[in-house]
Amino acid sequence: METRRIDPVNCSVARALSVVGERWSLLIVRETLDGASRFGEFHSRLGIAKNLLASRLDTLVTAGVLRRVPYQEPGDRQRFAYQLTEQGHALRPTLLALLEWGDRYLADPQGPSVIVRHRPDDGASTCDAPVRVILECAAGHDHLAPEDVHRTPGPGARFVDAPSS
Amino acid sequence: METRRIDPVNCSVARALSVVGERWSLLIVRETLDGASRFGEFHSRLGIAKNLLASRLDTLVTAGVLRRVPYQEPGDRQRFAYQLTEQGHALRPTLLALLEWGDRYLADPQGPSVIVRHRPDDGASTCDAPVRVILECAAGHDHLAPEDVHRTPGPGARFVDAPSS
DNA sequence: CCTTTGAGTTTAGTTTTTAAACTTAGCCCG
DNA sequence: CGGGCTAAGTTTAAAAACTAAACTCAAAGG
Repeated sequence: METRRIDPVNCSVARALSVVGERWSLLIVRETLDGASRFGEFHSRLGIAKNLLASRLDTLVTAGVLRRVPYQEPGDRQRFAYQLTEQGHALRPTLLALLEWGDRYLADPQGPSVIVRHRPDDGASTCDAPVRVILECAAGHDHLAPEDVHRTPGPGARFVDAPSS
Repeated sequence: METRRIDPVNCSVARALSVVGERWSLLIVRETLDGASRFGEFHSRLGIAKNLLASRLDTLVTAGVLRRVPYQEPGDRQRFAYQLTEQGHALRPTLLALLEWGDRYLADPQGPSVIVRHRPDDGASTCDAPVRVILECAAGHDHLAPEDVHRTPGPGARFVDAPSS
């Protein structure tokens, strides 16, 4: 007898990782959040090889995470900067989840090196409280424990046969 | 004149990625959430090369994400299975954030292949509502937009000098 | 004893990543 | 005009990571 499982290849996690699952992609995105936008900034901050950086930036632009925008410093020729798109900003929860995990389990003895705070870009709010990622269900339950969420097949699920073992 | 930035190398995101930032690590963790625990299950589900799988499992066990537990099928010798530790379960928000991102921007036309639902392990609850990752600050504001959170130096921050540009 | 089986290990070939040297395009200065 | 300067790449060669296939190993069963 056989049972059927969700095909592990047809999965948004796998597709997401095919874009941002390489060693440097998420670090490039993180640096844009700290103000980096130019080729040389990414290169010097991260220490990534230049050809690989060029290739990764291309990948991220093609995937829609970054946007390549021309800029011109006075007295210099036109160059290109790389900015987060809305799709790129949407990676922030992923980065914050990784940050929290790293802070909790791979902590620097001095404490976290970065604290993410609630601070609207308009500057109007004074709330500076630290921000966390939490799990919330559509019925309104929040702060769910990781063990209380389960993966179920969705409309796009493919199945593969597997020995019931 | 120079300005100072948070050292991008001394960062929990970078440390987290050094454990789970390789191509297969998060996929291995994901498979454990779908019930995989044995070497051959990871191998056949993911198609990862066996030597690399052995090496990744070692890395994840050493890092504390997986636990190696002996088991014995009747009429077979003792073997080892790999189970998530509490630290491994704590990666679930990261995986869910990636899943949501992939669903939103790299969607299968048929819809998501996986839906994560609120279902306590004790089976007592009937809540099956879909679960999402949201950002919440310590002051109680939730559903924060990605643009309204800012990275600030924490107690463990190191700084590097950078040209003010 | 001989075969089977799951869980690896070894080995050889391919791909990815690194590091360093090189190229390119425009501005500036003489 | 010509030569130097700079940021942003590209090229190249060597190192590291990954793949696939063959091999090993330890008990179990015939």
